[in-house]
Amino acid sequence: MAKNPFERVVAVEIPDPKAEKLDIPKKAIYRLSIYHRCLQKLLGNGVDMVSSTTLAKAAGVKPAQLRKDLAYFGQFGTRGLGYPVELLGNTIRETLGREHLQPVILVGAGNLGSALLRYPGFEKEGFEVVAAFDANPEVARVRVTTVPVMADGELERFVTEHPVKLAILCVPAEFAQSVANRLVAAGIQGVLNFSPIVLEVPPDVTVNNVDLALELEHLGYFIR
Amino acid sequence: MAKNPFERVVAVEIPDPKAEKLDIPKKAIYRLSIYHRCLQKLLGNGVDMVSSTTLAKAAGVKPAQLRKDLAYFGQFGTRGLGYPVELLGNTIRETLGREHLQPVILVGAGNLGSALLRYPGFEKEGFEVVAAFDANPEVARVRVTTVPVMADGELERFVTEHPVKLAILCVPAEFAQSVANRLVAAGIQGVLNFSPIVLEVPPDVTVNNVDLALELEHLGYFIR
DNA sequence: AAGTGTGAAAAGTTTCACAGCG
DNA sequence: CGCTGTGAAACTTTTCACACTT
Repeated sequence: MAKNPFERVVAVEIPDPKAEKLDIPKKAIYRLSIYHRCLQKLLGNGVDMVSSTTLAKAAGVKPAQLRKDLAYFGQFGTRGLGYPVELLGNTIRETLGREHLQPVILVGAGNLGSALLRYPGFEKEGFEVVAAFDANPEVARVRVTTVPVMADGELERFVTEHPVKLAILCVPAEFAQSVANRLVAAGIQGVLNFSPIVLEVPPDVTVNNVDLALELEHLGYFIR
Repeated sequence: MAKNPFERVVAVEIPDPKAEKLDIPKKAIYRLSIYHRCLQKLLGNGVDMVSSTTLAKAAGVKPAQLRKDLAYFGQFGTRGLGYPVELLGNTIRETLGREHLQPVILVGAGNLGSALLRYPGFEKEGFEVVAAFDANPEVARVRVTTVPVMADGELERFVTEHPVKLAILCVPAEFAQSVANRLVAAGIQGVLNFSPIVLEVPPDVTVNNVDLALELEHLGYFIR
């Protein structure tokens, strides 16, 4: 396994920048995104007040959990009435740092990467893939037309010159760690990693893994 | 049937007499797949004994957790020596129900679906996508050549006539629930769902959600 | 009457620390 | 001695139940 240049940094107890947020369960943050989605739908249907019971059912959680989750961030409901759909939606959007369109880059415009570039769900949730990078930009450009595809080597310059903090990483597993190192060095703060390996990054960088084969394997355990 | 979409495993909760599996933490089962992958790699390198410390580092967990995870299934190690790489790998493979190639179908061979059909990771982990289904099979066939693409309507017949228990669901959100209902009715027991909605299924069917936009949103919370 | 906000209990998961085996 | 296996402690997250507000 690749040797990690940042490994020893963790030893000292440094003031963690994400510390103020840390008493909120991580899973609650995931659920916040779901609540937001449900609220948008309700808003589209002209609903302007919703109870924890109704919203929880739409989100697939229990009412008490919904209330507790919202309580981590403040008090938004009116007793006897419920939550104001629009206001609550806005508050969640703000909490998730999604008031504005968030730029993202994608590295590795191969099979999966180019499909993700065409995936409409990212834009729908407020993200904009502003550039893609590939070792073979000419080849990749054939399948990707929506986003500029640049040579892998331009990655550092682009990240330094643009205000982008998030990257989607879809390169083959053997290159994932070294590309991740470069992304981090260039200033990327969050990586959505599709490679089936454990990425080593400094503690101030967040990695979120989507391991497709793993998810399928996991199902295998539960079927008879 | 209120269920939490973030429990990646929407698992069986009925009092099942022959369910010895149920006191194993769900997260441990995920980790089992990771351990398996690491063991395969070690095996390829000719290693035949590995300590919990070494394997845990490779898998990105703490040694004590690895030992506890393995202990849920039995005793595989030798004190003073470690774990036998090949034997442990085989045992995990069996536990995950992956001794044999597992057939899978994919429904919705659009943008994301067709990329997944070309994704090599599934086969590498012992799954075989045996057929794909789409509302527009002719259109889909243009981009999919590796797997037979059939008309959506043939789904039921195929599932009934073949021993397939797992399905990958990549249809647009508005059709996801109805397709899921048909899959369940036809006898599918596990669904890997890529639609950003909460699927309702009977308790003996397992759903595993991969919500791409959600994963990106989650990162958004942690960056400054 | 309806429905939130929340302390306290329960459930679930991880980590510790060390006894015990090869 | 080195390293597993594990009970108990620590920690995290969910669920309950009800006081309290509109």
